[in-house]
Amino acid sequence: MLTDRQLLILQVIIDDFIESAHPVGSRAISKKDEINFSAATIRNVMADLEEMGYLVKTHSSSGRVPSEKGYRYYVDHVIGPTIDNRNLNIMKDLIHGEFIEFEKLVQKSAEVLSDLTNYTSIILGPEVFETKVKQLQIVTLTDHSAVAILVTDTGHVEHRSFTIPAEISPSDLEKIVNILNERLKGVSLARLPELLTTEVVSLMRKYVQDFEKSFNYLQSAFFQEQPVKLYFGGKTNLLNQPEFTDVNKIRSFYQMMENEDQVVNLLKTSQHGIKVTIGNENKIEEIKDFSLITASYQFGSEKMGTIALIGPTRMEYRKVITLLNALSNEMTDALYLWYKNNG
Amino acid sequence: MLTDRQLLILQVIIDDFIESAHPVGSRAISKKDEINFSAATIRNVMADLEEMGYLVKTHSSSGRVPSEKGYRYYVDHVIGPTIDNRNLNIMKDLIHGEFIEFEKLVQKSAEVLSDLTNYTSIILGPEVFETKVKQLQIVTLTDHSAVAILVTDTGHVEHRSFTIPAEISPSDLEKIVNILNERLKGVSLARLPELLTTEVVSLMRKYVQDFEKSFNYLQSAFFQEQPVKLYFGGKTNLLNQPEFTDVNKIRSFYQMMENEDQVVNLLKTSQHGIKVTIGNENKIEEIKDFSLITASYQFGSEKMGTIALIGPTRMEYRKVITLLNALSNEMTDALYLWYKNNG
DNA sequence: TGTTAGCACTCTCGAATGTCGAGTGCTAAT
DNA sequence: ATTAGCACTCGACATTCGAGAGTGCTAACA
Repeated sequence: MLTDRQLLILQVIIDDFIESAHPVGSRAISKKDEINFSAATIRNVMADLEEMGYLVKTHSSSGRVPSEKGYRYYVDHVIGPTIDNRNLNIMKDLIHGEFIEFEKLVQKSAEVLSDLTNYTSIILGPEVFETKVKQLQIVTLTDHSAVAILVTDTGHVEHRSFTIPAEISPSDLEKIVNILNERLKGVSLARLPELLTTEVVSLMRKYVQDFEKSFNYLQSAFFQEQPVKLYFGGKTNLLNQPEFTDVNKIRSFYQMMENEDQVVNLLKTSQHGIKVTIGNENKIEEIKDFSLITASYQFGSEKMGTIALIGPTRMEYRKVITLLNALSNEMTDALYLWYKNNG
Repeated sequence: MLTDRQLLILQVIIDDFIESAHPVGSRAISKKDEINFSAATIRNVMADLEEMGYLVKTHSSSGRVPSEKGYRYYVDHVIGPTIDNRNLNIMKDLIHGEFIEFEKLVQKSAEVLSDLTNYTSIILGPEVFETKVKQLQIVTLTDHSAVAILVTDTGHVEHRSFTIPAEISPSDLEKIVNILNERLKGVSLARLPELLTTEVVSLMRKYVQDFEKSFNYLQSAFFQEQPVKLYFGGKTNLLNQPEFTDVNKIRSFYQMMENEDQVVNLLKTSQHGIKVTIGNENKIEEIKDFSLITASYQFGSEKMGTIALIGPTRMEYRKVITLLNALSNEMTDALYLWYKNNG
């Protein structure tokens, strides 16, 4: 456990380093308003903090830099709720603006978030488990090709084109669509695969010739797992950070970000609430120098998606956490309102 | 005009520099198989070429590097059609594979192109002037919101959601859609706006109450100009190029690339056939160190879109031009076949 | 006993200097 | 016209050096 003084000095050092990105020396600390000890005293404390692992030196006679353990302690124990009204208002205005498609809102949120922080924002989702099928349709393009369109009650449109196997006749296809529409309208997407294999199958068996093939085909063409959508903001922001000088580091980072599956995985594991992952706490090699802050937004108790910010370990945790917290609440609210008005 | 020998040496220097990225010295040149002069002779020729502006020195006693004028001469006069069968076959296989949506093919092409070249590929379009309306539909979500869906005969699906103004009743909306569907089915997208304002307007005036508002609204919501789509491949490839070391340069380049409008403009101006833009010939400040090669693909005589590669001025022009030429032909062919089979 | 001033020491950073090698231009010989 | 030879130039790289920032330790102090 840290003494009050140790805590104070740790905090001041981290705050200073977050702002300046330069190692912090005892003299600079002693000059701060909130500090009333001499540089020598501070040196003693710093030596203690270093021994405990909260600070490190870049070389034997340099100032101190926070270690990952230091950041962790800072995030867990030092940060109180800080409210930055100006930024929060920007976000509220954004969310309460007119929107019909949730996706537009999400994209905009990602941009605002990255603009406000100068880091890179990633938003995952919303996952559409709770959204319901509004309409299902198959438009035939030619004798052997067609496009299936699924509209949800959130205004989301999924489409997939496929070739029609020779075994399926146009009239069969029409029947299939009719059946699907009748039985699936209003069903939540989460229950789709289940319903498809139970109720619908039996119905189709009754009316559609050669049904097995049709069914298998349709299922694979249209109801295979939907890719979750990713929205980015400020992809180039990190290039402004002073720690981002090595081209190899830049390359490995951006190559990682290009791999959407990997990014989705990174965000998907996040639990409810805010989660801070600092440096080596990240499992992915390429971002072991970065910190990742994630927050989820929900509908009811159902997790809908994840908002995340990625930046250097020297991150403005206080600001970022406040902002992410607020945005996740706003999005949760917006989602609730949306359903209330439209559902 | 250059003598044969000058031409030969210019070519060898450029080829060497393209491969090595290092200034080329007279000694190195003299050792090449195709060169039978001594280093001293070559030095004289190099001095001539420099005087004429085709080569520059990086400092007073360095080897020579091609100038932009040098590259220009190389591209205009030196490059003959070179055929790299292996790469061309990869592309043919790609194009002749099964595809229904043209967009999937385009995305895949972009990826293959960047993989084969190690530069960044950008594909614009296809612009959908010639594609025809297959079906038009409006799905109402709630009393005051709906989503309009347009399916083209190419399997492309456009959708846009909008709020329904209070003045328009659900039955009116339905009538509108019926009319639109009846009159617009099979119409090419290029003629859409025109038809909308002539034929359809009069029909709608007849059947739909309060039609003016409906019409204006619908037009603005759905038929406003569609953004042209961009496909990228190998966005991080350029980070592997040795000239890409300065973080500022990297940043300004990627920021430029994030601005889709700008990129679209860059590619849109391109005429038919292959066009090479070297360094300062580019109008956009951020890519004055790069070369851009564009090629268009067509349907009939109608230009459909643009394929482009962007890389350092030290680019493998020969390979790139061959590849781009081939891909644009393949895409043009594919497009033709597509319409023949489906149209 | 906790705090502080003082001081010797350490290490980085940038400027200055020296050396090496690649490459050139010029001249004279072929 | 071509080439060998040679003096010269310049960048790349290593080395040295001093300044400055910062530390740890010790002894004096409240």
